Amino acid sequence: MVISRSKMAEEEGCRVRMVHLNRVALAREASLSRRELDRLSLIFKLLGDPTRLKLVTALMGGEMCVCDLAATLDLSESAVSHQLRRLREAALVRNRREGPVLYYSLDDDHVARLLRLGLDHVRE
Amino acid sequence: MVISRSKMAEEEGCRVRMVHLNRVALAREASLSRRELDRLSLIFKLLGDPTRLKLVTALMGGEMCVCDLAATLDLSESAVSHQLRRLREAALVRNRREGPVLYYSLDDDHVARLLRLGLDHVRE
DNA sequence: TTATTATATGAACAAATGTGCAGATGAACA
DNA sequence: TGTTCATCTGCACATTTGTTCATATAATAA
Repeated sequence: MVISRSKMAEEEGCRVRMVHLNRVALAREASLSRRELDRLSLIFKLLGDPTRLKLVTALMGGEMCVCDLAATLDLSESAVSHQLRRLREAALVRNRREGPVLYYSLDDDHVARLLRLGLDHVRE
Repeated sequence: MVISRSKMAEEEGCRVRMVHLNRVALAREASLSRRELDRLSLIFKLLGDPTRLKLVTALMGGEMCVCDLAATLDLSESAVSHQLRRLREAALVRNRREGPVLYYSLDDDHVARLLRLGLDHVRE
């Protein structure tokens, strides 16, 4: 099969090399909006850190307070609190106050489904 | 509801504070193996960068070569190549050579499913 | 062989990130 | 009120990370 030579196209003021112009146009049309890209990459990034991943997987078993999470992960309560805040800001977890203690849990079923799907992948 | 006071437990040589000992023990038993944790956090981390997320979503429409991906993302071919390598090392994408050009595609259906599930989440 | 095309790779550097520390906040209780 | 408990937050610093630049590799064509 013969491959067509690269073509040059006017692109944002400078010439860019492409092999398959229509494939590029298609990919561009199907590309995510800025907002979708930002939110989705943030979710994956938050789940992409071992500490935070341990946190959310611990929460798959039900709600837990900060100091129990710290004990479970063998990490300082400060570090746990920092990470829980980021997870909460992205709506991956939420908390519930009972007196002085805050119980954290997964915010959305989507999160648990993402984790289970990812686990299926690494376990097969 | 009264909350039991914190208890101290011998833990790896130092005393650690916990509120719910059985909940901690449960979370520890259900925790991921080192290998699972590493692989899963790597996958999420790789998907958690905007550039790589654009790459894999572009590939959801079918295989593409490096220079077309670079044109689609408006990024240098070198940067694209670096990221594709990381994605390939983690088996998220694979490539196929046809003469001098390498066509990249999603390696596994799990990847596309993770992306679709994540998209469902950010779009609702 | 030499030249060209498409992609890969190594080094370097700025930017982003995770954690510990110290102090602050808020709730319960004496 | 003052004290204790559970958690939060601002700062600092070491580590990690993504991109660029220059160069290298592999495949094809002349």
